[in-house]
Amino acid sequence: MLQVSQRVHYGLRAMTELAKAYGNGPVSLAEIAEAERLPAGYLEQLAMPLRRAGLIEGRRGLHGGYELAVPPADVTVGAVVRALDGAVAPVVCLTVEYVPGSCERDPVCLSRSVWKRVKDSVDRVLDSITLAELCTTSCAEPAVTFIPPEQIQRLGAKDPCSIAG
Amino acid sequence: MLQVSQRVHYGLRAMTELAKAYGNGPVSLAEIAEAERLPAGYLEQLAMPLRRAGLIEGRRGLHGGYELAVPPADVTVGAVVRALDGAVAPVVCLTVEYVPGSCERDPVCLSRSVWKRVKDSVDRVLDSITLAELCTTSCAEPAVTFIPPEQIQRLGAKDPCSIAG
DNA sequence: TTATAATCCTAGTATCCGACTAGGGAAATC
DNA sequence: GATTTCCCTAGTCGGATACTAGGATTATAA
Repeated sequence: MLQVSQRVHYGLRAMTELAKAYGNGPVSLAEIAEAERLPAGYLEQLAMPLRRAGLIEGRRGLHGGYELAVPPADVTVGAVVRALDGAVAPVVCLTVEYVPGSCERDPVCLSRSVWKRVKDSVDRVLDSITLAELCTTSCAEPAVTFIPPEQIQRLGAKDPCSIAG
Repeated sequence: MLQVSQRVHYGLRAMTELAKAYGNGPVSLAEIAEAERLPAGYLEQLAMPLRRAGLIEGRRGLHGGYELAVPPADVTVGAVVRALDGAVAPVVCLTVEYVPGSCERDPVCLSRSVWKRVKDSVDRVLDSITLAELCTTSCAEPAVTFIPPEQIQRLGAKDPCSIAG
């Protein structure tokens, strides 16, 4: 449960690439797509909201591309995911659009506080991590020691880097 | 982002009804559906996994229904949502099925630690809340002071108690 | 000035999944 | 034995997600 969208997953990966390249001039979407094995066309759609949120800047023409609009240390993961998928909101009564009281169950709702606490908890985590931090602490907890090749082969079809099933 | 499924949302609401009625004999799905305004047929599907997880017990026949298998204080929200939608896993490489290293990006993945921290954070919250606690602290933070009727009317079509848009 | 490489923007599509509905047993009560 | 409930399987339908396609715009470079 609580799967993250490909949109956010891809978008964050793309942003880490830009963070790694920060200061070395723009990186093209094609390069990012190649490095992170992302569909280039789809990636293009993710660039737009990120740009409009002021997180990245685009340079057109040859040797153009994207670069972070601010240093990696000033970009939180929370800002990235909010730009792509909006604010964390497990239920609609925790969105900004929600007009308080419009849900008839509001006065007797026992579950709302649960999702509020979940939201606050997630927000705290996401807003406490910057792209700079991600790039330095990179492989603090690698998930693997040794992988039998046949085991890898067996997984074949399904991309293990996609969202959770 | 990070919306909760109707399945979990409905299921938790149903469980709070059972928690409230704990000790007073079984409650029928029809009663729960009525109280929480849930589709009865769908609710039936949620009862199965909850029963198989050992959280509720069913009594057939007239005056039958469901009741909690254990006291509300012993049922965490985490157990409820896991029974319905599985463990919290923002990305597949954080599921139990994932065989470590099967993702080629594993050794260089910068984003994995983010979702790991999110998962841990959410788990901690969900496992720290019991149904008993929900029933007592119920309306600690009501979302409403006064609602103009016309404002309620205007929302009409869309159920504000559903998952986030 | 022409070609090329890149961002920028809109629209369409298609597959999958979530949220149901339908229908029919099996058991318990009255 | 009639009713009420749980129990279980299967099917359906709409909408969203994850793309693809196609083009316009801008900058570089030969």
